[in-house]
Amino acid sequence: MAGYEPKAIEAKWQQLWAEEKTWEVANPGQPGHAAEKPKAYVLEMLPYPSGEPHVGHLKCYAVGDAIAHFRRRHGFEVIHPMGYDSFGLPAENNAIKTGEPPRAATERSIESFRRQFREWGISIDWSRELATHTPEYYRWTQWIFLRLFERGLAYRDEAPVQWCPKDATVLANEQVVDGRCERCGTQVEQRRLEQWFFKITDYAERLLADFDLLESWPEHVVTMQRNWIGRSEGAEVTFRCEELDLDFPVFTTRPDTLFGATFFVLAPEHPELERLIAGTPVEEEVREYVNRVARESVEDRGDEDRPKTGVPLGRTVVNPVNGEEIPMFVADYVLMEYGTGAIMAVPGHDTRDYEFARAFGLPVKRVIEGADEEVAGDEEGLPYPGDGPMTGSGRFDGKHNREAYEEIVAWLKGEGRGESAVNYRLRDWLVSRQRYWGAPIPVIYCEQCGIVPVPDDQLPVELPEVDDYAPQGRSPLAAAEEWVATECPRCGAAARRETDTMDTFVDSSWYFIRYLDPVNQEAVWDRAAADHWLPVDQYIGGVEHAILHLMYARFFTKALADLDQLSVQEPFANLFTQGMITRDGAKMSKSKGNTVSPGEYVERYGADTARTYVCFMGPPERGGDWSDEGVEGVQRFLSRLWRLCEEVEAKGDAAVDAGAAEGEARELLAKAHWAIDKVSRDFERGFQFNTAVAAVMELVNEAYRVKDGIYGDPAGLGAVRFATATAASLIFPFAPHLGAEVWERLEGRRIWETPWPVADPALLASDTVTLVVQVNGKLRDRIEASSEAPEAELLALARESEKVRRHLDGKEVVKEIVVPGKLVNLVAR
RNA sequence: GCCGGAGUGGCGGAAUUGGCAUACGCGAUCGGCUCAAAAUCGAUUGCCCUUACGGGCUUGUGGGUUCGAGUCCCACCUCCGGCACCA
Repeated sequence: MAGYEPKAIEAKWQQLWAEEKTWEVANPGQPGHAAEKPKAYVLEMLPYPSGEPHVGHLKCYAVGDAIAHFRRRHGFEVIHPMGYDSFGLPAENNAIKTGEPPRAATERSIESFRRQFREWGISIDWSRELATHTPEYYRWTQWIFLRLFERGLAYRDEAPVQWCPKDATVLANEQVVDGRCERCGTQVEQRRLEQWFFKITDYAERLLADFDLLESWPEHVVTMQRNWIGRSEGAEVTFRCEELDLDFPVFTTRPDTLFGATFFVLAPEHPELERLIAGTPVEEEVREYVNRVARESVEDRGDEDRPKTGVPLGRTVVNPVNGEEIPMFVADYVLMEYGTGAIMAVPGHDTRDYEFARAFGLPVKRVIEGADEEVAGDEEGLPYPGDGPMTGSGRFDGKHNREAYEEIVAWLKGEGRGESAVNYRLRDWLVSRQRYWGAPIPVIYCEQCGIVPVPDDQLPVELPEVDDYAPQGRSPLAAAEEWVATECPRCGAAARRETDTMDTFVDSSWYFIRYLDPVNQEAVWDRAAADHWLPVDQYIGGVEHAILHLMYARFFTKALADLDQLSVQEPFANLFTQGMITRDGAKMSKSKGNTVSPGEYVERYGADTARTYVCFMGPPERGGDWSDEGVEGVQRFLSRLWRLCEEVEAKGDAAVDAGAAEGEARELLAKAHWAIDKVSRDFERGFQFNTAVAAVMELVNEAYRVKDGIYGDPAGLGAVRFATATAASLIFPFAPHLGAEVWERLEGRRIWETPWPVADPALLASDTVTLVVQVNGKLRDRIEASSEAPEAELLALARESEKVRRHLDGKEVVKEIVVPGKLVNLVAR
């Protein structure tokens, strides 16, 4: 008998699936569309094609493919597409280092991914394949940009960016390591430059509210997004600088502490700062301070443990609740990006304001009674961030601060000095990159007309070829002079193209919709196709995308729905995040040399083994440690199933006859039905694939245990045959080639066209149960009992047990607990 | 600091509603087959005491609820992830 040869089996089925285009599905209205079936959109995050696939990819697509197969066999028309997130920095950095154009390296990598996906046997609808770096795709990325621009959701504004003075270039955040340029090690500066933004902050409220529309997302992902959006309720209160006739609004979550404000602080970037200091004695000192802050790295400035610094401005503002004049300061602990860039400082009830007050010898005033042991900085128990009755707050004294809160806001509103307000931590999405390998931003700058969008019929704005990819303080595209020079679409005058490209997160914010109509030349997608397939029923990917990618895609979906291009508000109804695979407990990285190449393992053990192993090594949502011995264990299991199939096949045909099966034959049938039930429930209960695979292993083990004793009996052979075919059917989502092969040999049919099995309740139930007998909660005996036995009979059985008697000797049973079908507990004294 | 998640054999991990702790796999030990090895088949394998029969202990730590706790409650410790001067 030939042994298990995965290579031959896998090649056979991969060829058949490719030739028959088995996994392709048609849109409504197209030939071959299965209108009678419910749809299921199963999607894994598209890979970024850089080099070869790694084990993280293998795990993601193995998990997603298992789900796709499971749904297909439950009668769903499953759309399961694949593509490549093929713009991005690594390809460009590689180009700078080696001179190889990004396109060449990217396309070579795509070829490698495509080949390996086929070798892994992933059930992909290849007719829908796309890559975001192709003009056919980014034409529509640009089209969406223009629609957002028309709506005011894409805008240009000045923003601080990371600037390397030596390389004279803007750096992406991830290129700044410990405040220094990744390439030359120079200290990075902040500069203000004109940048493109998407107005995601307009959607902050909906991005929060619509978590309710999701079916099933991991709780921690929702929490992470909630924190990222960072909604705070409070009030905007206006403080007035009488000398200069200037109003300074501040945002505060604690209007109840207004009476405790003893000073006032502006961010160093505050636009009114210049007016406040012009011609005053502190002018020089403040400028120096502001410049010093501007040179600081973001990390340093964000460090909470650093001593507070700042400069007094020699000006005052009036506290609207009590008319007190309080001094103004500039300090870097106040951020321009949040709220209004100015704060009222309440050192008695805020730790940061307290630290500043101590450093500058400013008064600390208590306005709420109470003490916080944890943070108390002085003998009076201040600063105190908690709640309590108010004091030193005029007519609000004695009132609980939470009650006074609304009253104070209402009073301010009446005075025209404030109102309730909501603030978000979320900032607008900065999408422009001074980089080559991305989708060009489709706008033109005209002296006369200003910013002019490229007309739709001139899309795509194709990426020009350049020789030098290294940024020189501007986008590498700026060097393509012939490309940059164009004419204004509005007035025809000479004009220049935008040379920035888009963040690659823009490309990946809508790819899942383009899959639904990937070759459409006339429109971004056919509305009927999008309406049919969306939302994605099951999205699978790494938890590292919990915030950015998933939130950007949610934002795009909402914006596109507002543009009347979509009918859904949320793109991904169910989300599954897989955990990271480690090696020897450490994150895999090329520099550590501990990477696992899936290609090697597929070559050595076969795709079925590699796929089943990543599903078996632990709960898929958690991480797991790769072990070569573990891979071999799975290989052994699949070989055992294979040899069982060959043995059974050689013994000839025999029908399953549950009625005729007795003894071990019946037990084996029961085990098979138990496995069907177990695997089905593991799928439904959140993809617990490790225990699902374990259940199939148990079934195969049981078949090995009993087979030689029951082959002689036709019903026995039938039972072994059924167990083997069932094991193949259940392992198919994880090991599709072996599953298909064994099923074909035993059943003569295609497993993926065979409905998922259903466990027979009659075989799940057993006539007898093992009764656990405890004395005082401790296990003393196990007794076989009829599963229908009444409580009294179970009790009698328990008391008869010799082992139980020994422990009851000389004691009185004061309580008897019976859980029918499970256990008896005798409480003795 | 804030918000999540997790602590179970030598290792990865299992335990559905509060009811047999350690399924399944790895590793290890022993045995069958073999001249031998590999492959394979089978047995044993939480810890401690005991020749044995048997007994005791055990799910990060300490307490609690309960006939009964890995599971529920309280306090604490450790590790991992996210956010972090966000007013």
